[in-house]
Parts: sequence; structure tokens; C-alpha cells
Amino acid sequence: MAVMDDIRTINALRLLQSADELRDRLAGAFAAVHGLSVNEFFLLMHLDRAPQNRLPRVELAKRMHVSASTVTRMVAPMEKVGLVSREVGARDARLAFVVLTKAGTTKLGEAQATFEKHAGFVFADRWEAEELDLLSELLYRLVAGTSTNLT
Amino acid sequence: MAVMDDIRTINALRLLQSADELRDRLAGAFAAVHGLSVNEFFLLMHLDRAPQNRLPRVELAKRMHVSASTVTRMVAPMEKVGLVSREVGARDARLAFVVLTKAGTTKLGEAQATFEKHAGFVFADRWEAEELDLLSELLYRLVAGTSTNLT
DNA sequence: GCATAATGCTTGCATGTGAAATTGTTTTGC
DNA sequence: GCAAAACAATTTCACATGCAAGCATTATGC
Repeated sequence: MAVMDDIRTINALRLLQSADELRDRLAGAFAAVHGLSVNEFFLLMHLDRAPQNRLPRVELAKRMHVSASTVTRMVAPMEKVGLVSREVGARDARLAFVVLTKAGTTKLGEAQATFEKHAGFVFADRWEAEELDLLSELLYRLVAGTSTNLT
Repeated sequence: MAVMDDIRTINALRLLQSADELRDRLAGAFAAVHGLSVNEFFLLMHLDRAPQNRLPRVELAKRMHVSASTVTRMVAPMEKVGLVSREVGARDARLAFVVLTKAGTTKLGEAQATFEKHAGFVFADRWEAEELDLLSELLYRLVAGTSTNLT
């Protein structure tokens, strides 16, 4: 570009903007179809990948890039609806684990189908299979080594 | 991955997660160094690239993926500080253009330096120059054709 | 040309979020 | 062992945001 020709800067901008766009799409679909927010979906995803499907609130906060208080308040209604349950730490009573329930697993499965549908749409047509692999590899380096990585 | 092996799904997840991470970094830096939010930075960017450095509020809302009311309330303090000014449309009195001021241009320049610094850090070391070009090209297809694209 | 619809912006209300203070628990240093 | 520090979770407060309603202006249909 004229104004901003550093390749890293361009990549950062495109990364942020395309993620915004995708997040918007997903927010609409999740709300309409499953009554979930994007962040609630990610919360379920993190639990699904965690050992024994459970994580302390503080860990969820780190992985989701939100504050601890946000996790507290996100979990409350999800617990009420039965998607997750609370379990106090055995050897450390400070820890209040968030546990994925059977119902949560089911709900997550449905939401993943929606996620895949929209991911498929966004990455359809304009990419060859090998380009998708390449993109995957390049993006992986951004999330590799971070505890937040779900893939 | 074991659970989720559709390549498009993986790419969507990595895209969202890496963007989250980058946005977090930038939020801290912008707040500390320039007293700006990430969204305020993007608002200035959109104005900078617009013809005559001005856009109607409704256009800003679309490009930034926020509601019209958010634009109204974001602009108010920025106008107070002198980064932008208001200009009523000449042939359409409904339009209230947001105009980038000289001070706004200066502030944006400083913030861009910070942006470039962090973009450089995030994409440093782990990518070859040609890989960055490739990533740039692949990400471009996600933002191409959208009015939101800043690159 | 005038009533109706559409458009741009703002405001009221409800919700989501982060920082800091608070409480209860565990770890550390001696 | 015990006092002090560290830590996990919650609550309080302030702020940001979206939706829907309201207002002003322009466009449309006849």
C-alpha cells in the first residue's frame, strides 16, 4: 500500500480485520441458532480440550483473553442452564473448577457444526486445498506455544 | 487435530485466536502510550484513508463492525480532544461527517509507529520474507472486496 | 406536490467487560 | 508453627456497546 508498506503491518491489519468479520458472522449465527455468544462457545471449547473437561476459572480467563471477573459472570448463567457445573478443588480449596457437563458437550457439538459451516463458507472457493494447508501452517506459528491454542 | 480436522475450521479458529492475542497486545500499548483504544485507532485509520479524510458516521459503523450508536459515542470525546471534527453534509443535512483533523493525523502517525512495532514483534523471527508475502496474499482474500479493508 | 417510506443520527435501557477492593485459602520465610 | 505474602474467586463501580425508540431530513410513489 501507499501509506503503509511494511509487510508485517499489513499482515497485522488484515489479520485483525478478517477476524472481526468472521467473529461478526459467528456471533449472529450462534445467537440465533444456539443462544450462545462467541465467547461462550470458546469457553466450551477450552473445557472440551482440557484434561477431564475441567479448568480453574483463572485458567479459562488466561486462555480466553478476558478478566477473571468476566469468567465468573459468564459461567453463572451457563451453570444455571446446565452446560457446565462447579467443582471445588480437592487439594486447593481456592480453585473452583468449571466442568463441562453432558449437556454442555451436546450443545458444543451442535455449535461446532455451525462453526464449521461458516468457516467453510468463509474459506470456500477462493482457496485451493494446498493454500488452505499453507495458511494453516502460517497461522499456526501465531498460536503455537500459547496455552490458548485450540487446534 | 483429533476432534476437529476440517482444515477450514482449523484456520478459522487460528485466525480468531491469533487476532485476539494481537488485539490484546495492541490494546495495552495504545492505552499506555497514546491514550487510545484499538477501536479509536481504527477509526482514525479509516478516516485517514477516506477521500478528504472524512466519512459519515454510518459508513464508519459499517467499516468498523460496530453499531451507529457506538460511533456517535466514540466520536464525542475524540472531538472534544480535537482529533476529529464534525461537518454537516452539504447536499444532505442528515449526514454528519467525521473529519480527521491535523492533530488527529499527528496522533495517528504516532499510533501507527506503535502498531508497526508490535506487528513487527509478532511476525518476527518465525517467518521468512516470502512466507510473509504469502500470508499477506492469503489474508488479502479475506478482506478483499469489503469496504472495511485498510490495506 | 404531498403523504409515506426510508435514511442518518442520537438517546434510553439493558447487558458485557475490566480494574480494584474484598474475602477466603494456601504458600513462603523465618 | 506462625505471620506475611501470594493466590483464586467474587463483588463493586465505571465504562463501552447493541438494540429499539425517537427525531430530523431526504427520497419515493402516485
